[in-house]
Amino acid sequence: MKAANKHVKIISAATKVFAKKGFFNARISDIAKEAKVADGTIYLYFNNKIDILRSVFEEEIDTIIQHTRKLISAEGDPRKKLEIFIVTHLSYMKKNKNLAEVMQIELRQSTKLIKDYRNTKFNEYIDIIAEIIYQGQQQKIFRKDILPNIAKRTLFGALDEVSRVWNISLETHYSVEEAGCQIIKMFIFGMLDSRG
Amino acid sequence: MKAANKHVKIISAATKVFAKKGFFNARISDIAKEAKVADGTIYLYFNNKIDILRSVFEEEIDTIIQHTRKLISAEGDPRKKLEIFIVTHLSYMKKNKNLAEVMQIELRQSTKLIKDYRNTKFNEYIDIIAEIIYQGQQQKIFRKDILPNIAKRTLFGALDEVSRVWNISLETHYSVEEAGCQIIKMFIFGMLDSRG
Amino acid sequence: MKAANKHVKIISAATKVFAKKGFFNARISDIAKEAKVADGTIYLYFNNKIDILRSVFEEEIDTIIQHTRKLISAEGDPRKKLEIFIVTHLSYMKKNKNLAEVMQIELRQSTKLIKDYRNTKFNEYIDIIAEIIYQGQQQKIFRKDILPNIAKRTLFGALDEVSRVWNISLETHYSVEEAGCQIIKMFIFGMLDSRG
Amino acid sequence: MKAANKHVKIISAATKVFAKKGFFNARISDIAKEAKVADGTIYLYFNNKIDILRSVFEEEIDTIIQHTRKLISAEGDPRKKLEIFIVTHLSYMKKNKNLAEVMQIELRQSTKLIKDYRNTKFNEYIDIIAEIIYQGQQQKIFRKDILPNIAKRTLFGALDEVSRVWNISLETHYSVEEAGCQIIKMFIFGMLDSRG
DNA sequence: AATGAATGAGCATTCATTCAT
DNA sequence: TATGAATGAATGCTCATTCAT
Repeated sequence: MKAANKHVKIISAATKVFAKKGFFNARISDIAKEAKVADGTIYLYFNNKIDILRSVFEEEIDTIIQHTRKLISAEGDPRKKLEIFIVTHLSYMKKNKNLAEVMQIELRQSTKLIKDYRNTKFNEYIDIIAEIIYQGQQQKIFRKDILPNIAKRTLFGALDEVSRVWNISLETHYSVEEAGCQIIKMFIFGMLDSRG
Repeated sequence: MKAANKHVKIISAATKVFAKKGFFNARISDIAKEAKVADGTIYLYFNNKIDILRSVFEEEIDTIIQHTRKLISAEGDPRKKLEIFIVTHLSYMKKNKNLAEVMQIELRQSTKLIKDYRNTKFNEYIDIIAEIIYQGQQQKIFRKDILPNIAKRTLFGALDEVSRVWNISLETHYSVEEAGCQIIKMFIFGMLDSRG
Repeated sequence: MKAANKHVKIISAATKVFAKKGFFNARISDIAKEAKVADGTIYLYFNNKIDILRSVFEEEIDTIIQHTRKLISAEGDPRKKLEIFIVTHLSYMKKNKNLAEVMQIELRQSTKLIKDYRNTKFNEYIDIIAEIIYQGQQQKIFRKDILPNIAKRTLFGALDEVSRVWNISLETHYSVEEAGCQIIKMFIFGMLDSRG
Repeated sequence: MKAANKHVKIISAATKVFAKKGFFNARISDIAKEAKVADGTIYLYFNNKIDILRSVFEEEIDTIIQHTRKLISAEGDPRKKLEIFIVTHLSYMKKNKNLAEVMQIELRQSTKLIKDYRNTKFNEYIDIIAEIIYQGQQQKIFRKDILPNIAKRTLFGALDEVSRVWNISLETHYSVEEAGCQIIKMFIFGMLDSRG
């Protein structure tokens, strides 16, 4: 009970601190202070600093995965499912700027820091996109010449970059609806003009 | 002359080192050794470590900007221009994995490290996309309801994420042509099936 | 009863752990694990880490003292008594390599760690040598110009160094008998050749 | 020139600090302060803390080796050579209490800390004893049934323990002459009374 | 301009000790 | 008595930056 509580507190504190300072500028003592535990306590729950990063990343993404899957399963049309994915991702990142930051920065760092990067939660997350596209292709809604594994990267990258801007204080900010709508248009209908 | 030479050598060395180790794990002495100069010499050309990062970033991007602009100006059709941008970016990143890495990692770090992130070369680079789309809209080739400033982020993000995979050794690698073709299809024609 | 049992278990565990890792590299949790008690339990029986060291040292030496005194008291001839001391010490150290290690390392550390080093069991132990020599001098068996208090150090040092080698894995190992015989020869008869 | 100077200063400071506090209680910053250099400077000359210990040990012993060999080579009689070794060792340790401490403590630690302990300066040092004894045996001055490799340990141990007492402030102190004379008597003539 | 030896602030991690249960 | 989670002081080592040459 208490242990689980501490674990959660540390993860949550680390998310906040990593978001604010970035992984390398974050000090363990910052996380400890934010979590209101002693420095040493952190090492009762995590092996080292990178382990905290990995945990934050995996656990936070797991939450979006569950959330997204739930919303998507309630909908049958692949087009709608894709829209839901897009809007959910953007909403989530706009609401959880800390998580967005951590994903922005650490997804890139992690390639170097975390050895085996295959079977991670991140891949599970973007595979949701691939699944939706595949289903759409089976139902002849989406073009068969689109490779789901490239498309998933393309869409994720687009969403990621758009939401990145929300963490840059000086930029013009678009709303989730506006950005989501734009991305949906581009991906689903393409950019070409004049069509029925 | 000699000074300029050293400057170039250091930038080039730094790109290599940052790419290999990431900004925080890169040591000034690594860069100095790679550039075959003394550690102290670096401080004759740059103020500090972040200044090197900023310079690497700006100068490398400037090179792509010049390169891309040249190729695009030779073509009139916005669709073709967009294709050129896409293929050029991907080719460049596949060829210059170091630069790709630096962009991948440092673009995100830099939000925190580099104070004023508005008038940078990076923005100049993605504004090329916005310009092409704007031109396309003027020529009634692209839909008017697409906002160029969101579209530029969307496309850049897509390209960035797709090329990120090339630096992850364990992933399946797509060719530049395949990836470029897929992105063009999605962005220009959309993903919907059965159209004229 | 139970308390005494725990005390013994901890002392015994500490001897093993100190021997294996040395005082500074030994962790309280190592000792606790070896003794199969909780870390905190150790502090019910000892004040702190140094207190454990001191206790280990004193109690282990006390055991040799009792053992040695028993064997010596059964013998009248000081020459034989000295031989018994020599052989007993070497046998004991060869059998209890842990104790040997603790004596080797900690006897030296302790000078710094343990404030008042006079009335310790260690002094009681080497005083056995002094007593034997004194008796031998009274019985005109040993030379009167030997100072028992220097001789006790000399002999103990010799025994200590010879047994130290048994804990260095790569060295050539002599048997207890061989080493004991050599030390007896040197100390009792001296190294000069050609005598009746 | 300067580099060599720093190296010497650090070795000398480390000897002092190790002697005063022992290896584990000595802080790098203590050594740095004593040597009047910055903490980081130490790492320009040594790889790590243990490397300093090893260097101190080896370099200090090397000095005694040179010193002792010189004195011994001037003398032909093995008995005299042995006397010289004994007195020289004791004098050296009484004068250099820091070195004595370092030898006392670190010789034992090092078994655990320093991996390959065979070809060290220490072995070179005590082999001087073995050589003297071997020569004496060839010249039929020393008994042939004494094994030089055991005898060298025996004598070194005796000297070591006797000089250890000089670093324990509360003990009665013997003079070098007295202690040396006693050890010579015991080792060369044995302890038996009434002989020609 | 160029060097590289020297600096010293900074930080992840460990572990003896405590104390609520 | 006994536990073991929690504490937080302590420290070896790194590396960006400086500066005498």
